[in-house]
Amino acid sequence: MKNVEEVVEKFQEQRYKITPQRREVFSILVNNENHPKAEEIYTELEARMPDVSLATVYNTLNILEELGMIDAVSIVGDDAVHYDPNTEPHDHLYCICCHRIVDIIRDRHDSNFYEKELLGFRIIKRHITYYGYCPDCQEGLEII
Amino acid sequence: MKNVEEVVEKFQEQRYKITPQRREVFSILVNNENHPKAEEIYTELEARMPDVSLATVYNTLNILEELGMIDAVSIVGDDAVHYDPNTEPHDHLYCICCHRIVDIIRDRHDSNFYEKELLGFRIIKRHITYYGYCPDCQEGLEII
DNA sequence: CTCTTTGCAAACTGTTTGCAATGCC
DNA sequence: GGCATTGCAAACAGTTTGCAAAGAG
Repeated sequence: MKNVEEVVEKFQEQRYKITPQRREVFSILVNNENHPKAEEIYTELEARMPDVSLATVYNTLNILEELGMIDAVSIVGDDAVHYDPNTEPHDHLYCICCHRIVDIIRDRHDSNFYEKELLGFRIIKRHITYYGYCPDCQEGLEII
Repeated sequence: MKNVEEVVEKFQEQRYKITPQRREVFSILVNNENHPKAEEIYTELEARMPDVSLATVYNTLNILEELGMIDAVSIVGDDAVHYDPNTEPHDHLYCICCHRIVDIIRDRHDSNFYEKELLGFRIIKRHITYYGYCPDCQEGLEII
């Protein structure tokens, strides 16, 4: 998701209508590196459009995912789905302490290429998540 | 989790009591390669002990996870937590179609070793999941 | 005999659904 | 104007919690 207009076009191609609510969700996601959950997107959206509903956020996210404009990210120990508007192959660092998710782009060999067949499975995509402590949270731990 | 007695000892070390319910959950998990969810463990348990409660399953799983005897596994598109009694480093193959999770042990270089520091994060563990179609489900797709 | 654990039901969180009213195209 | 989309509330799935009764050590 590079810019709002790109997403608008993709929606129109598929005969999905462009509402002010949807356009605003697009603009919250474009260039967003925070891997927000639906609830967080809703909070930001509500500040701009007081009467929106959380269901509209879910509806929009589900279409975006179906169209391949965002990726869903699952984290062990966090039951909400996080959304990533960067659909280029890359990995994630997750801080067990402050729960932030950070993108990490490894060299081409690691991130872009992986076996397309393993144990007879035909592989479509790969998710790599590293669990640990981010720099800020390590400082807090150093006291120990 | 190699055998029930090993788990019993670990529980006793930590002053957790051994109940018939817990012992039965242990035996369901030992050598289980199906990555079951709580609900699935409950179903199997119920067949052996008709009056158990799902809450007891969750209680036991949470202690097992805290003691490091099982790992939790999260899958995009599946909201339930799956449990893996194999805590040796390994990766997972997930079938988008039939939802089965299969262990895959890569060579030592891939599975056991990874950077312990990335972008300033201190890394504790790594999860790799490959999403795709298992051999059985590919057969069904071949018609297309 | 004490204190943990159990079963049950209710609470809770994240997400989906049903539906009348609204509003894109 | 027709049909998708909205907001709201209720429904749903997975998990946790509160509590009286049961039971392990």
